[in-house]
This record gives sequence, structure tokens and C-alpha cells, in this order.
Amino acid sequence: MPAVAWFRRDLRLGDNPALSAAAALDGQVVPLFVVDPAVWDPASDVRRAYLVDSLRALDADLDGQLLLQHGDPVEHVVAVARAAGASEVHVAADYGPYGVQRDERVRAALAKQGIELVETGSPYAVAPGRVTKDDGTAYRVYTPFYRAWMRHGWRAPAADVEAEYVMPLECHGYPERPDLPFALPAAGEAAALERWAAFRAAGLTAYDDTRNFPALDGTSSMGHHLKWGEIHPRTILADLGDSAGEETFRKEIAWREFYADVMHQRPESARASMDVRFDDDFAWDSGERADALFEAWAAGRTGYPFVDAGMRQLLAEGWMHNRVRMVVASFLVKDLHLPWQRGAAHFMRWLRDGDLASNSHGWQWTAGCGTDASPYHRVFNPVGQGERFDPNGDYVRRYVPELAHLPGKTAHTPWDTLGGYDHGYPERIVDHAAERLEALDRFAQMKGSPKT
DNA sequence: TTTTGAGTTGTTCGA
DNA sequence: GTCGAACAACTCAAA
Repeated sequence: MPAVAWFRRDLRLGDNPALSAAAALDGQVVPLFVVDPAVWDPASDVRRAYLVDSLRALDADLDGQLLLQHGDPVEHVVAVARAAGASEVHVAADYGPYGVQRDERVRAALAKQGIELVETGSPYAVAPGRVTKDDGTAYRVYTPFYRAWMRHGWRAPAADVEAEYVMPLECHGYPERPDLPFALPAAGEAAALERWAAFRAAGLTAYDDTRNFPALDGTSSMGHHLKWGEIHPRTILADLGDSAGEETFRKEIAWREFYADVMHQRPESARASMDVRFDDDFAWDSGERADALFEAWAAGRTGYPFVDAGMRQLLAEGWMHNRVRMVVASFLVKDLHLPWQRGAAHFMRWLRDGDLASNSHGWQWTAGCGTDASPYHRVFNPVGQGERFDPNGDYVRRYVPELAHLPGKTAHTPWDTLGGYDHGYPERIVDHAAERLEALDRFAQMKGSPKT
């Protein structure tokens, strides 16, 4: 009797314990992916295109046996399991706010047919909820979490699977892949393993030094592979030693796990500030002027070159360097006084690697309302950050053509440079020094102590 | 039990 | 130019 392996955010065959568990029954497996309107409909073109690419790669790895269905998972998972005569549906546990309730509904519907939903593993090295303080509650500070996560440890990568893949129903085919004005990086398990090998060979040793400089190819670019589970973090961790670069990269993996753990503990924190004062009491701006400022930010027309380069990179590539993500986030929240949720939604729309937990909590860190929050007085200077992390101005010139004529670091200060505005670059939409003081003032006006 | 010190990513100001 | 202090309040672990 075959078992169903229902893929969701684990689009790979290697190091896949849920797939191994499905194959362990009698070797026959129905590999299923359901294109769920609840996930598909709100997704941007970037995210849709990447998902289609990733599904095609998985299908190829399965010799064309991936069964695609479109619609409500409750309906389709049950129908596929019944058609296959399966008594078990195997999944990797999903800990996201939507995934948890979806899986509850599917579990209940399957149970009515005498079919079991079996969870094996998760998209994390350590499943959310496993690392706790001695009193059993969850960590709210990263560094203690990291130490406890290291002590907890994780399994070795799972063995390769031997299975016969079968398709008991007609396949619905791929959803339409939107045309993008740019090329996405290659999707799929082979591409993920290739990128990981290349990064290990070329970038990992210097990662500690180079990851903060957006003009360099110093980051791993593994985010989109991890987001869809084309590689498991455990596969990555198994390759990491103790050099400075490896330790720093392990800590980045741990950030992903920390934020997933926090969101599991507080599902509403995907949209709501952990410190509720920031949603209830804080003096965010709104209205026509605020909307115009938001549009300028989103389009990369704030007049601050480093910010604009980042926002334009996002639109041009579906990706933004992490250092610049922090700078543009700080600018939206502390210079424009707009709520972090507006920026987070824009990021999730455009980032090919947008992960709900990391995105929401990264923004909350910047806004000062989240777990392990940035101190309120930590306001990034958009010019200083540019001069420090893009000292030659290469990053700015790459993404802001109106500044391409300005040499070296002068690209960061067109207002101080003769001919700085000759090619149509916009004036600064706000005065950073003034808005920094305004932000500090609004924080000071918020009453009481943090309410989490 | 209480106390103490550290805690991803910063900036400004004054000496 | 460099350097330390100040910019809060809270969480957590260790002493």
C-alpha cells in the first residue's frame, strides 16, 4: 500500500525524514504538492515564479511523478490518499500560523477516513518549542537561545530514500509562472547544493569580514533555498566547523530558528507588535503625506542614495543585501515614522527569500517592539551606513543610474557634490537629523514600560 | 535568594 | 582625529 508524501516547504528528496518515513511503509510513495489558494493568491509574481521553478525541479528529480493538485488541501489531500488507497500521509511539520491550522483541518478530515497524518521532522534543525529555559518557557533573547540551541543539538542528515513513485490521479499541471523583468537564480535541490558548495569553497572563510559589504558577493544567498526547503539547515550545519566565518554563519542559521521559535510561541507576532504599545499607543504617521513618503521609499526615491540603492535592488532582483535591509527598515520606521508592518508587507511581496518569521521579527527588531529588540535610541544614519559599508560607492552607482557619474564615495552625498543632481536624482524627502530627534521624541512620549 | 553583567548589526557629543 | 559616555528598560544566566 503506498503512502502519500505531501510536500509543502520541503521541496527536496535528500535529507528528508518525512519522505523517508513515507517510503519506509512499503516503498511506494505518492509525492503530492497542493497549490493552495490561501498561499498562492496573495503571493507576488516573484514568489510565484520561484515556487513554479522549484516545483519543476522537484518534479524532474522525481522523474515527472510529482502529483500537482490545485485547491483546498483538505479536499485534495484526502482525495489523493483515498485514490491511492493510502493509510498514511507523511509531512514535515509546519510551524507557521497558517500551516498549523491548515494541518489541523487536514488531520481531522483524514481521520474521518481512517487515514493518519504523520509528522516527521520540520524545516528547522531544532523544531520550534524544543529549546526552552529551565522553567519550560521560551527564550526572548537571542544569545541565551543560541547557547541552549547548541547544547540541544540536532540529528545528523537523513539517509537517501529508495522509493517507487506512483501517481494515482491525474496531475493538474503547473500554475502559471509570471513573467519577471529579471532572472531568478536557479531553483531546486541541485541548485541549492551547488550554491552551498560554492559558498563553502569561496565565501565562508571570509564571511565574517565580507558579509556586511553590499557591493560584494559576500553573503550565502541560501535564503530562498532554505525558504522552500530545497536544502535542510541540518545539511548545512553538518558542514560547518568552528572558524570565525563558520561560527558567524551558524549564528545566522540560528537566527532563523530563533525567530521561528518566537513566532510559534506567539503566532500573532507575524502581524502584531510583540510590545503592544507600538500598535496601540505609538504616534505613527498616516494619511496622504505618509502614503506619498511610503511610495517614495518603495520606489527608491527618498534622496538618500544608500536607501534608494537598496530599494531599487529589491525591485530589480527580488532580493536585497541584509545590511541594506536594516538601513532601509530603520529609515521607514524612524525617519518616515511609518509602522513596520507596511515595510514588512512590501518586503514579503518582493523578496524571493521572504520568510514570515524572519521578516516580521527582523522588522520588529528594527522598530524596537520585538523580542530582543534594538534599543530605541539606535537609529541608523543612512549616509553614515553607506559611507561605512559601501566606501567606494560601487553599490549605489550599480542601482542608482542618476548617480553613476559621481566618483567614489561622493555618490553618497550628491548634495555636497558639484553636479550631484545633474541627472535627475531626487532631493532628500526628509531631513535625517531632524527626523531622528523626532523619532526619539515619539519614543519618549510613549507611556509605560514594554508590554509583551 | 539576590545581585550583577551582558545583551547582532548605532550615533552623537564633548573632551 | 580618537575615545568614552550617554542614550532605557528588561531578560537571562551565572555568581
